[in-house]
Amino acid sequence: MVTATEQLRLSEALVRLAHLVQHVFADVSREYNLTPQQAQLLCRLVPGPVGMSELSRSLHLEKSSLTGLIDRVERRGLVTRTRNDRDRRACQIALTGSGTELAVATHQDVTARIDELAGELSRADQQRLTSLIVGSLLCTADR
Amino acid sequence: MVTATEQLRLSEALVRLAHLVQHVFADVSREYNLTPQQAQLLCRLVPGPVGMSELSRSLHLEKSSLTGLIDRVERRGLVTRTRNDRDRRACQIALTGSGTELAVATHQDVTARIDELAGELSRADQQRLTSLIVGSLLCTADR
DNA sequence: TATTGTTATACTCTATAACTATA
DNA sequence: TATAGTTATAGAGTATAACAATA
Repeated sequence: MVTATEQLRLSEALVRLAHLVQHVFADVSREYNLTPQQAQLLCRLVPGPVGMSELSRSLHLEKSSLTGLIDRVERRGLVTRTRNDRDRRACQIALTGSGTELAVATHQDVTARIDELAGELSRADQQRLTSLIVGSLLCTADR
Repeated sequence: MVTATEQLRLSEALVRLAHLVQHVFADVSREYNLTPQQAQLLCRLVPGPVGMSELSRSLHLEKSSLTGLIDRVERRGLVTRTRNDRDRRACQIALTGSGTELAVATHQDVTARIDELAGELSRADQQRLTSLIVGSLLCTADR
């Protein structure tokens, strides 16, 4: 039982999908005057403050690259650096009020647009798709 | 009938998936001493030569950004610029021999790693996943 | 000594605006 | 005038290597 769509390999489909999502993300970020990297950083901070080392790992960035990224969003008043009292080498990066607003708005817009793209699918298919992705993601995904 | 994985929204799953693919792409590019942008460009050229304007559209880049990108890979001998005889303003960007090698190798490695990630899924589920993605992609995706 | 984060440096990527050459 | 591409400029993103401060 071979369908017409089966001609495209899964990996190929995933790569194209990733590019699509990437562009959505870039477009939305731009509307909020953020670079995609800044938007990604802000979104990562929504659950709560995070240290530089962990941020570096979860964003796949060298510490030195991260320093600059944080500098720029801090300069715009979107995050704060707070020195840790227990370990005075470390610091926590936290969203400010306006940083949180931007992060949430960006996230919602991205989500809305992607949902729109997936709108062609029935509710049942959307659930199936989610399950399949999670099934092949959660085994490896760090975050 | 609600499954455990259903708690994660589809859009959320897609965003995470995109980041995952993005990192695979970045890692592989790096092994070949390419930036992700350069690798993406080379892969786009595999089917055949393309003009600047079309490249600009399909990579979502301003023409001026593309000029620099092409400059750098041309300097490395991976692509050539050929002036078009019919319209002497335009030019075609084509892969050289070594450019083709790199493009194909990168593409294969990326594909292999992603297939590996999806290896948890049964063959049938992989087909289902592919169909679902294509179903929600092809309606909008330009390329 | 090891870890946390920053600084210095050198490229790459990107957009905007102004430009050249051709159509 | 409109289109194809480049140049000039400025800022952002990134990695490597060397460093400072703390553990």
